[in-house]
Amino acid sequence: MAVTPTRASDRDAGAPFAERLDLERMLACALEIVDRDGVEKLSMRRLARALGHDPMSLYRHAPNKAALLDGVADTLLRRLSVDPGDPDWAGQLRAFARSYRQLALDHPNAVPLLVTRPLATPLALRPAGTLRPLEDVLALLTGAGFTGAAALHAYRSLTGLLHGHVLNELQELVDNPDETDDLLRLGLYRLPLREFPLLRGLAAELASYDGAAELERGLDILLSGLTPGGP
Amino acid sequence: MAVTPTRASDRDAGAPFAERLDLERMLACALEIVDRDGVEKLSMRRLARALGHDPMSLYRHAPNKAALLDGVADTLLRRLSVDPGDPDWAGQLRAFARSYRQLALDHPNAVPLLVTRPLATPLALRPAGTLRPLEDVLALLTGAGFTGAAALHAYRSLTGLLHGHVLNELQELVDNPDETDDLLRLGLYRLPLREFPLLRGLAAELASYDGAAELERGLDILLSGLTPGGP
DNA sequence: GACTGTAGGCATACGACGTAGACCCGTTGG
DNA sequence: CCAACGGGTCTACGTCGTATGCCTACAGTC
Repeated sequence: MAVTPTRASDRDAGAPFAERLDLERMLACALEIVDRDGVEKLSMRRLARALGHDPMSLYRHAPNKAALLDGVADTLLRRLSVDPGDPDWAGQLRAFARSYRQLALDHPNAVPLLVTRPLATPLALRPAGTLRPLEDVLALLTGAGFTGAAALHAYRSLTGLLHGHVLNELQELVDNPDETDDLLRLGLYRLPLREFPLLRGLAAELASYDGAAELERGLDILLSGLTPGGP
Repeated sequence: MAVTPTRASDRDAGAPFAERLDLERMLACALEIVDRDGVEKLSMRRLARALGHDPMSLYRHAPNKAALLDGVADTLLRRLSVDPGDPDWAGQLRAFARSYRQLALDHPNAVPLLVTRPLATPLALRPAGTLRPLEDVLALLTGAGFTGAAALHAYRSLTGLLHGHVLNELQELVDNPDETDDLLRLGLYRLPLREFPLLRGLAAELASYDGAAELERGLDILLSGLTPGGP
């Protein structure tokens, strides 16, 4: 009886076994790494190790690391959905916004990708999932009587609000949640009292930030200001 | 006659001569690199080379690369000024916002630092220049009768608006400004027409984005909604 | 069956990276 | 004169992204 190696059984017993590789599994695993350790800890080599493969294998499925980062952002954004047929366009936008916020809270380490990848990748080269919400919102709003320009303006206003809000809210996430005293928990005692008297006095307000309510207020203002006619 | 090397004359003639090193010069040079080649091209080694020094010299003035990145963001933000004594608080905030936008336009490659470093560095550990505008805005608004909480809320709303706006506007910066046809210039022809019909049809609107006007509109809405009493 | 193309995986290698540790020198204060 | 010290440098380690090239297993054709 000869050897006839049964694929992926004897090879590399140490690694968490290496099934067939595909982009989807790569991105899912990459997202796990980002969630656990942050974007800067995601490397091609670590990802390959986590998948039980050789680093170079990854390049059969993604052209380079930048594409991988775009892909991770894409896997998150494609989870957002908009129903372009709903006549309650404001309700759809509101639901979209809430989902986006929740996504950011569930994957705070991935937020830098969500907000900065678009700066690195021109619109037309972004992965399809990233563009889907845009197209769907355009369909939703033009269907509700918005002109194209007004719909685009509304989308931009919405993403602006969302990016701004999420960046705000994630800064409030506290380094040391065990500490009960706000001043200590935020490390504010390090600030020179002479230079930052007001800031130090606002420890309580800094600590009690209601992100959900804040977003709703922003949405109230934004949505009431949007009209089918345009800006 | 012996050697008695005159410091920084014979050493390493290739490098652009190495004066005494200090944090300020380091940060200025780092910002140049970022402006020219982008954040990801800024490395300790390149920075040292540009300054005509050994890479390890940098560590005498900054504890690590993260601090350097914070420092670069800091050199930008400390250029913003707010006059806490001005009774026209809305005017001050408006001017602050315009300066921030201009800063972003002048240093687009540094914008990822401006928006994401705060996520990596807890508030109290940020460089002093970064906190200065916050303290000054608090002074401005409490001086105008705002409660502390209302002033903080206003500041957060403002930075949210600014971050969101700047991220929006910088995405519009076009890859190939030579191309006259909007569809070509934005690369939109790559998009599958079947999946993104609306998006492709909005090339003209995508290309003609007036960032300054957009920001002013946002400010009009925000500032008219702010009241000394709070949210 | 044999032949050929191709897709996916792996080994090796190169140059760049961040930074720890040790050494070295010039200045300063006792 | 000596000790301490601030600042510059050298060497070295482990990690990174990825170019190149080979090897194997399967798909399709005859």
